[in-house]
Amino acid sequence: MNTSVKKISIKDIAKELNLSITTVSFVLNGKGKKMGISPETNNRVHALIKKRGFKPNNAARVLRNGKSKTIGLIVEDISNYFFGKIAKVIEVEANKNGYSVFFSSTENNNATAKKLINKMKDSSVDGIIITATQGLKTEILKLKEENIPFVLIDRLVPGVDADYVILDNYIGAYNLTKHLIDNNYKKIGFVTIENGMSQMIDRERGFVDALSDAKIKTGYNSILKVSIGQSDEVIVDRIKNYVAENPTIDSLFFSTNYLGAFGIEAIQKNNLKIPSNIAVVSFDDNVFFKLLTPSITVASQPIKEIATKAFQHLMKKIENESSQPRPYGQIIAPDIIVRDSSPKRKPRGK
Amino acid sequence: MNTSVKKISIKDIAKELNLSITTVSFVLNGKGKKMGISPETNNRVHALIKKRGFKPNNAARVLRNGKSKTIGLIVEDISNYFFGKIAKVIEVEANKNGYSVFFSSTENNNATAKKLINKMKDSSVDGIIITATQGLKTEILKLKEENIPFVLIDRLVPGVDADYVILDNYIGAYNLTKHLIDNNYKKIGFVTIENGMSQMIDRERGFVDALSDAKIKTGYNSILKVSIGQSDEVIVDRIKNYVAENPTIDSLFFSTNYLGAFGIEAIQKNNLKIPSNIAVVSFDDNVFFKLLTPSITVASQPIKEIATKAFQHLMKKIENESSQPRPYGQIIAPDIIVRDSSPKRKPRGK
DNA sequence: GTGAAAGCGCTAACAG
DNA sequence: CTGTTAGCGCTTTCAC
Repeated sequence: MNTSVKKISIKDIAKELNLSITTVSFVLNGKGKKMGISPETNNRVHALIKKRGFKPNNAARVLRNGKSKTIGLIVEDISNYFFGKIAKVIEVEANKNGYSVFFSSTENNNATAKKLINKMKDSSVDGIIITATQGLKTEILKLKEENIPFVLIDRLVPGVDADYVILDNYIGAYNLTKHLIDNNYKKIGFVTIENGMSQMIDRERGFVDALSDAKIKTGYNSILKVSIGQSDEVIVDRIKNYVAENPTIDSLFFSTNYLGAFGIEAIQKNNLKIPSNIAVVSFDDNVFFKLLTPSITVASQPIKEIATKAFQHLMKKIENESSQPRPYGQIIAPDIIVRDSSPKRKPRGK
Repeated sequence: MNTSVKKISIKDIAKELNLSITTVSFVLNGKGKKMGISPETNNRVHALIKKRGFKPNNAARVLRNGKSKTIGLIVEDISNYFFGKIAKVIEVEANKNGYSVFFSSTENNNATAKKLINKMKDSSVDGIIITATQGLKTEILKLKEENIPFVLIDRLVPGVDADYVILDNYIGAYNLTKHLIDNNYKKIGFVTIENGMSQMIDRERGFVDALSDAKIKTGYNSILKVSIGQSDEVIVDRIKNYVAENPTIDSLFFSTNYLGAFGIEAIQKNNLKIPSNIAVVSFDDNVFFKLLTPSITVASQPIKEIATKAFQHLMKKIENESSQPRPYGQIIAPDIIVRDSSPKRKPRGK
């Protein structure tokens, strides 16, 4: 009745060659030598497999082996420059190692993130690389309990000892702020997002500490927190108003590249010029930051390093199965790339 | 010996409740009513499942059902703005429908693309959304033969009748060129990539036809083809030299957003100003094109529409299993977004 | 209403 | 060197 091509299985191969299923299976898994299969048999099997285009059924393998050769990647937003690059590097590394990758974006939404983690577990991934959201503590602890290999990237989960690869956000923000101060910008506005992800908190601390180390007192509203999840226009507007309401500000530090993009738009809408009216620096680079006029000074994340380290560590966990005694952590220092948006300027009196 | 939590299975649930596996399975799949399971039993099962945190083993389900509730997404480069957005939309749609998505980037490399398609098949995805590379004809035909649901996006595969959702590249390029002509740019340079993907060919045709319809004769080298896969610097250099060698050119049409980015850098390196020395338009929008000074005129792809249509059609194919008699095709018209990089100018003599 | 049992395709322990 | 076979966890037909 069904005219579709019948799916060919290991059984068919065995039958056609008058061999046992075992033999074929051994050959299939490269255990021919070890199990003492004659080279001739080996070749015959390989030949027929090729001829028939036989592919072992993955689901059966997974069911049998408990390993899916698949990892999950949970990022904040795959369409964002930073996470897109991260995904790319991980994909390449994974393929090199014979792994496939599932991906998903949390949109920084907690409920979504929880759902995604569960979905990853359901799909029996061998391990997960996670960009956490706030309040994911329970899920992360559960992962540890269930002995599912995972590593956190970009941000930690407060109160949980887990393996991670993150940026040294504190140092990055500190240095970027210091760069502004050294170039005689003393009235810096720090624009960040509202919810307290660990990396955002660290950046804010870096900013605050750099100011206080330089003995700069802010006599203005030096930090603007916008909540994302609103429309782009609303965010641009918030920044625009902030700038308008704090005319003494001589420079703006955006804690994220997309905030930087919004901020630049806001500044343009205020008819202000960068850097003559207001200097700009941003955390996270972006291909376009160097093309803008002026080009934008940034703290750039060594994406390749972060992604590679995270993946390699995940592999180790998956392959060793041994959970090491103490969590593994990598804190990677960002590079400050000075561009035209924050030139040295003459010191001015107040 | 093994202290790890023993994975709980449907059997355990059945035993603990003194029910048969069948009953539990029915409840699990929402077939309680249909199979006449008493509401009470139903509730007891649900309660225990929740209590024990039981999740049906996915691999077993896949093996049994032949459906994995997983689709594959093959794009050119996940870290590229356009494909990142496409991926995002598809991910969201897929999740809505209870599907997960595997992704992979081809880098526009044929061998990679072939490998990826095979890997997708191995992982028993239910369907694939594919950004083809050149010379993928054999693989695509094989997919048709094997009755694996798939839909092509962004570009066709010459010589293959397959379902697709693509942009009307011809019209987009035609209109973008016409926009330049109407604003009195008559010496237009078209910068594109070398290999003949269908969408690039169509864009080039659109450009050429718009010129010839306007009776414009090019007395210069009007088309530059760069091959990607080289380093960024080399590409920028090629464009830089092209501009330098063709000083009569008054405007540049980039066939892709990343070429646009490279091109802008090249123009800057030539110390030329946009648009006073040279106007610029680009195919494919990008968040930053509107932030650049000047902002860049583009033919913008309705990404959401493309991705959604492709996904929905794939779903239909997966769920109906019926291969329709004739291939499904959607050609979507791009929007021309006029910005500052191509203002109207006074007609000039030669 | 519920249960027994076959079988999806594969691996590997065990037996020759 | 090769074959037999149990079983991974689930769905579903058929029987009671």
